[in-house]
Amino acid sequence: MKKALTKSDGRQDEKRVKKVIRINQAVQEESPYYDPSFSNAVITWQKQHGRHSLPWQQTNDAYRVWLSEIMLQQTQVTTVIPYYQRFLENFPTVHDLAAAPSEQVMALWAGLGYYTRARNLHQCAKQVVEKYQGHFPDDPALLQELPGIGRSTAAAVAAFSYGTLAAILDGNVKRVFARVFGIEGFPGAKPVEDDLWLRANALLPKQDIQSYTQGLMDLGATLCTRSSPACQRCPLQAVCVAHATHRTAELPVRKPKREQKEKHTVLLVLEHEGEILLEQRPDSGIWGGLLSLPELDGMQAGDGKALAPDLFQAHEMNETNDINDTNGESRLLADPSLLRLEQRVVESVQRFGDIASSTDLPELTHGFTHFKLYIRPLHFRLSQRFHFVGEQNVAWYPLAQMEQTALPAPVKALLLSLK
DNA sequence: TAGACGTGGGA
DNA sequence: TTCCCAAGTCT
Repeated sequence: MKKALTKSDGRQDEKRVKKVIRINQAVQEESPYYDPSFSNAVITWQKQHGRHSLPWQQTNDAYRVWLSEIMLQQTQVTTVIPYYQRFLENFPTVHDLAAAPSEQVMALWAGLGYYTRARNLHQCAKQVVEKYQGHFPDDPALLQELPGIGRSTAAAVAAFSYGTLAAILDGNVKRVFARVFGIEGFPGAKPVEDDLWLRANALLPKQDIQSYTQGLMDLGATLCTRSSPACQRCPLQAVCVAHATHRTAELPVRKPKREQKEKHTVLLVLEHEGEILLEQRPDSGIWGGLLSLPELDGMQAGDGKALAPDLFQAHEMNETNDINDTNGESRLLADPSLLRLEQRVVESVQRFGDIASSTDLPELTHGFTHFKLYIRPLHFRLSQRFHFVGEQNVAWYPLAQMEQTALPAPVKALLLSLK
């Protein structure tokens, strides 16, 4: 649990940290993993062949370093760049970000994924302004107290911004270490990861921490890639266990695969005079804190699939006695659970207005890391809409404004396709 | 502590 | 098409 820090704690913490760093350096040289030639090779290589013109490398500004590090968590460089630039244009300083409305922060983050990062980013900016007058601490231990900053990100921010000697352990480092040192076991497993942290600390250079840290990332991103690594150009080739034993394809050990779950959901597209009804999702769970289309909860697997394309038209027509029977109506009568589902949908829609027409849109599938989501969108045009009563988390938004709205990627794509 | 948490791109 | 996973953190 992260504790609140007071201003008066600052100086004592500073002394404590310097002491810890001195002790760590003594410990470092006693480590069986201690090897200055490792960092020398990485640093020399980085200066010659590493990346030097990424957007966040033009500065030591801790705000920019931090922003980039948060965005780069589990996210590739090419994906991050446009988001990073858009954030800086809108929020040039941490004060701007802290003062921004959360809807704007979420809207600018929409599409990047892992939305807890966006909420933590905003909270972190506020804390840095309040506790540190907008100045990020140079101590990894203090940085790690801030929301969204873990052990590795704290080290990266401290190292890049202030030259603090601290070890990172991201996916790149894990891959490089696993190969160079021939480490068996999945790097995400606790015992393996503990060992990797020991190595990361022991191998730290005493200076040039920026080039070293960037060098590890650059090695992993440009040479020591997941598939077909460029060992011929690698400065560590001579000492690399995986290369020597022809096991670069086997190391690092793959994450043990779990069976992928499937979920089904029905999303309601309610349209009235060019506006769409959107609902704020709870902070926890998938797409936390984003706006989205109202979702029917309690869906069983197969419910979405079971909704036939003409189901709603058939039901409507029957209600108004325009037609006696259709295939859809027969199906309803034959399957009471479908009828209940269909009634729930109609009741949900009628809380917000009168139905003019309905269309059953094609099912979408959206893949997540840990499950596959089947989305059945149902499109209703309303002849008139009601005033909300006790529905604080929903609002109408112009369809033309969807591009600038904090929507999950597949929902945004769906709504843009309606235009 | 293992599982939750997005998305887009490469193979 | 399908699988895998990339500059991790939080619970």
